[in-house]
Amino acid sequence: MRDGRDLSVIFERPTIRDTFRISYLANRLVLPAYDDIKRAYGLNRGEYLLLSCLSCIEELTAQDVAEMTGRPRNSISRAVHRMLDEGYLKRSPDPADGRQALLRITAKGERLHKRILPLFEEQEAKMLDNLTSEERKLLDSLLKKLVLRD
Amino acid sequence: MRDGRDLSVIFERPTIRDTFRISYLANRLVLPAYDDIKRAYGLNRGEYLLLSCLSCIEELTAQDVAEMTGRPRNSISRAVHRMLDEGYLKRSPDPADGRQALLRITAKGERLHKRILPLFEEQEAKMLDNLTSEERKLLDSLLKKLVLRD
DNA sequence: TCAAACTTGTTCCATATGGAACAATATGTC
DNA sequence: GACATATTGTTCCATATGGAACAAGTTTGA
Repeated sequence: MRDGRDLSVIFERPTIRDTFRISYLANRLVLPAYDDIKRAYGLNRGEYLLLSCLSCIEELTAQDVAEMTGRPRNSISRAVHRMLDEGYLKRSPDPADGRQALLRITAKGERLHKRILPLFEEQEAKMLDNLTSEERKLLDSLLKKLVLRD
Repeated sequence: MRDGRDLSVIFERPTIRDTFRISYLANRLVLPAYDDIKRAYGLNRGEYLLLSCLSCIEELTAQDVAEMTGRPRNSISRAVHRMLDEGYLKRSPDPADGRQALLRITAKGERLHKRILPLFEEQEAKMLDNLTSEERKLLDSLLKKLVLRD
C-alpha cells in the first residue's frame, strides 16, 4: 500500500463484494497453500484435491472428483495417472459401467495425505483466527448453504 | 454424482471445511465467470481485475493492484501492457517515485467495465439466492472480517 | 431393436500462470 | 556521501491449465 491510502476500500465496493472477497481469499490464502504443497511434496492442485477427496470418500470415479472440486475432467484425469504411477491410488474397472473406473487411495496415499493435512489446517486456523467461535459457526453454516446451493 | 451416493459429504469433512468450500466456490462460481468474460470481451483474469480495481479507486500502481487482488506482480504487469495497448488504461510516471507509474482507467475502460459488471452481478445473485437478506448481511460481515484480517 | 444422444476418461494444443532473475530507482545506515 | 538493502516493474521460462475433439461404452425412446 502506498502512502496513507487505504486499498482495502476495494472490499467495500458497492457491488459484487462477496464475489471479490471470495476470489481474494482463494488467491491469497488457498492457492499459496497449494504452492507450498507443490514445493514440499511435488503434488499440484488437482493431485492434492484428488488425494483429499479419496481420503474422505472411499471409492470415487474421476468424474466424481471433478464434480466435488469444481475442476475440469482433464485436470483430474492427468492427476489420476500421476498418482497411480506414484502408487498413491489404485484403480479398478467398474463392473457395472465399462466407461468408468473406481479409484481408491492406497496406504501410501493415506500416509502422504496425513503429512499434508496439517499444512492446510494451520492455514485455515490462520484465516479464521480473528473470528469468535460463534462467528466461525455462522460462517460454517453460511458457506455450507452456498456450496449446497444446487 | 453416481447412483444414490451423496458426494456432498465432502463438504462435511472433519477438518479444513471452510478452506475446501471457499476453494470450491472460487472454482465453481468465480472462475467460470472469468471464462465468460474471456469469451465475450477477450479479457483474462488479471486484465479484468485490473479494470475492476481502477473502476473503484481512481489512481493505483501495478503493485497496488497486485496487493488488492492477491495476484502475482508479473501477471498484473502483463495485464497493464495489454490494457494500455487497447486504450482501457492510461499511465503516467509518479513524480514522487521513479520506480512506479500511476494507472488510471480511461473513458473507454469505464465503458467496458460497465458492460462486464452485470455478468458478475448476475453470478453473485445466483450464488446468494438461497440466503435470506439477514444471512447475506451476516455473510458480508464475516467475509469482510476475513479479508481485512491482516 | 437400433439409431441418436449422452457420458466417461483421454489426448492434443494453445494459452495462462507464476517463480526467478534483472535493471532502475529508493531508502537506510554508517 | 557511499555502500548495502529493499522495492517496482519487467522479461524469460518451464509448467499448469482447460477447451475441444475423440473413442469406447451406456442410455433413451420411437
